[in-house]
Amino acid sequence: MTYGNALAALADPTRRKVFERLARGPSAVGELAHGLPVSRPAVSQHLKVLKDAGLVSETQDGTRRIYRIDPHGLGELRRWMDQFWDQALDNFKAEAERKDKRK
Amino acid sequence: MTYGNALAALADPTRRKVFERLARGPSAVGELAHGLPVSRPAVSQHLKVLKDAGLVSETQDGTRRIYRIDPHGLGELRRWMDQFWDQALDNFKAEAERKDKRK
DNA sequence: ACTATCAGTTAGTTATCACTTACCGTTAGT
DNA sequence: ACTAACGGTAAGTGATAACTAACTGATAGT
Repeated sequence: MTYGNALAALADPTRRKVFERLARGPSAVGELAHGLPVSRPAVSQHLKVLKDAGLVSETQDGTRRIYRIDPHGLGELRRWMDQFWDQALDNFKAEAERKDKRK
Repeated sequence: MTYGNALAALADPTRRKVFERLARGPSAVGELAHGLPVSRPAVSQHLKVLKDAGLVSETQDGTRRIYRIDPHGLGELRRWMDQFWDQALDNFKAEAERKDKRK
């Protein structure tokens, strides 16, 4: 049920901005906070949520913490979505065929 | 920014259950409520959110409303995710090469 | 050792959201 | 027309979540 956490994490607009920013390359917390309309602690809290969801990872560099995208969470989300994508398409096809038979 | 609505819609566990149930085939509101630990009005409200996010569509059949998955919302989500998937992989590759050069 | 920088944590506040109960509208059958 | 079935809407409530301000911890430089 990790994809649930990933979805919840990416549901928040501010958190999504952090994530999209990290998709363009690793960054430190202060850098992320700069350019966002929220305080640095808020960014820290968002990063914790993203990290717990397996969407980002963290490395230390002196006093700075560098965050980067972690493919794990994104991959699980993708797999979950693909499964439903296929299922939905199958149902659409099946329904269309049923409609054909009725006429 | 419709993928934002789709993410927010799928972030809720109950709403996700409704969606996953519909992925297995169309269903009426009462049927959906039956089998879920929430009231029928709650399901109605969830369906409204899913519909506004472009994730489900609705057709009328007598007094019943049949809900089914709408590929639009899911497709947009998929495109958004694929974009970040590619971007994240590119960054990982670029970073790995940078690491190689350093040694 | 002292100071500055960077960032995670805590406590408290506000707004949002999921839920229920009660109500209203619409369609179909008798 | 009356009634039953189905479902959307409104109002109210409790819980959760995002945010800020204040504090604490750790690392690096002088």
